[in-house]
Amino acid sequence: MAKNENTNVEIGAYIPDIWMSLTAQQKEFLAQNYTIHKYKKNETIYCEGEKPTHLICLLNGKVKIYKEGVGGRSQIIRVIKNNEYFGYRAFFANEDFVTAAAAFEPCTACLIPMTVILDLLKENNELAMFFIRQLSKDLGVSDERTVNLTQKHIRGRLAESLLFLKDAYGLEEDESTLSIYLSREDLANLSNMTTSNAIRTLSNFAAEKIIAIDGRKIKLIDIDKLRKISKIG
Amino acid sequence: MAKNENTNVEIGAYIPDIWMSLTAQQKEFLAQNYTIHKYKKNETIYCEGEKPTHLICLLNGKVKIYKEGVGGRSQIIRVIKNNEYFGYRAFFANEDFVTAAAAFEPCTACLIPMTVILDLLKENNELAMFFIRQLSKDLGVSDERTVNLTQKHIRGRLAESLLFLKDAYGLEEDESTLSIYLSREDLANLSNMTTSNAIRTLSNFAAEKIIAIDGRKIKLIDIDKLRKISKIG
DNA sequence: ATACATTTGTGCTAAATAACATGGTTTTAT
DNA sequence: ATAAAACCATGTTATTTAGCACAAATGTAT
Repeated sequence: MAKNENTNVEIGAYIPDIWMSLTAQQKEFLAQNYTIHKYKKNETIYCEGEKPTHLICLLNGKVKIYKEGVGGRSQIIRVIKNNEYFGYRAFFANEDFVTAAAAFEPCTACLIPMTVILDLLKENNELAMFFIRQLSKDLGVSDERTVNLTQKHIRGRLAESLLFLKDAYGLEEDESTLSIYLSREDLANLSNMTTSNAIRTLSNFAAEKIIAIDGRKIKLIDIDKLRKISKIG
Repeated sequence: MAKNENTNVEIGAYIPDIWMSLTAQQKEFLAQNYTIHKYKKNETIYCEGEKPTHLICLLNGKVKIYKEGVGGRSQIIRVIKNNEYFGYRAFFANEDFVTAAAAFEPCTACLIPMTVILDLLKENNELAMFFIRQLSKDLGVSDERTVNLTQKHIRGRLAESLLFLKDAYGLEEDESTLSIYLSREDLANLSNMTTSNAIRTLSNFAAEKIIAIDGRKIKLIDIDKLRKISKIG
């Protein structure tokens, strides 16, 4: 945990959404109170049931927010990419974490104590609006996801997930390969199905030339078809 | 739509959470800008795709927030009771409504233009914190619900819904009858199952003496058992 | 390099749930 | 009061999906 090795300019580049809204004095305050943390691949960042203490801004890497469900099955609730924030919801709701977070790949994150954020919120409305906007967007996504996961059939759910990953992490330079390589199990946990069914359905999509698979590398060939499958469920 | 027929004292009693945080001047501003609206039983309050314009505070009655899913099936996302607020998420996220709202029973609501709320938010941090807290709680509930609806089996989902309704609307004077009378279809839409299965499972619960049913009136007899069924899924 | 663990792929079976059909009951509208 | 509509109940069948078993491939540690 390296504290304050960075200049304010660097911090500002790391967390622009929050930094922008602050006064010079507030920036100084924040600069005295953040820490940088690194997480290894697959490392747990926080667990269900723990007390939330920090706002976490992901500087680098990819993170999954998930929930352990019935019978050890886990459900990926949302994913985080660089320059996105997480870990704060439970604190604001005055709850323990109801989800867990883990690193898909090696990550660097900036941690800010929630008490510091609370202090800043008292005097900075623009920052408050940032959180209101963010929570509102996340709630919309969560509501959307509830219906998608419950009402669509397997093919629809998997198609949905592939498009979801494309939106979240984008594509590689070839404009068609997903920029994230997930295990079949993670893909299943994202799509609310068993690993077997994720594998099977993925193979079917490949056989239908909707995608191409090479190990964990997934190439989206016919995105319109994916949208159609996702839409009809 | 009756505008400003009420004194400020009455308004304060209607919407205490927001009113409390305001200065005298802000109260005056709000008093000039709210309207009271009545909705009939089953009347739609807003539809998916419409533009959000007002913060709605339910003064009286019960409301469902739902989403039309695949093949005409609808999913109840959350429910609102008196003194709760809704209709604002989409505005803050700068989206059209992704859900619809309708009255379970006759309702009275206080509508405040979101532009007015935005103005108040600029100068009132306590109000901003109110929305942050509210959205954070709702997001937690939504995440919880996603897993419950996707991973639990029919009995677990229905048990969950009955407990959910108890938490949301409470019980009648007898301390065991749910204070809301839903159609089997609404109950099914709340629990992510077909109407037939809601009816069947409800009958099973009654046969097992976990609940008693008299038309739409549902008496929770063995709440511990319901909790257990909900927990094991 | 070799053994060991993890992940991926495939087929089969069983369980859960939706879909459909039909009839009775209650509510609503005229 | 009566007809029509909506709702509730139950049985049967079909579909979807989970669960399991096992083999092949890949990754990992010594």
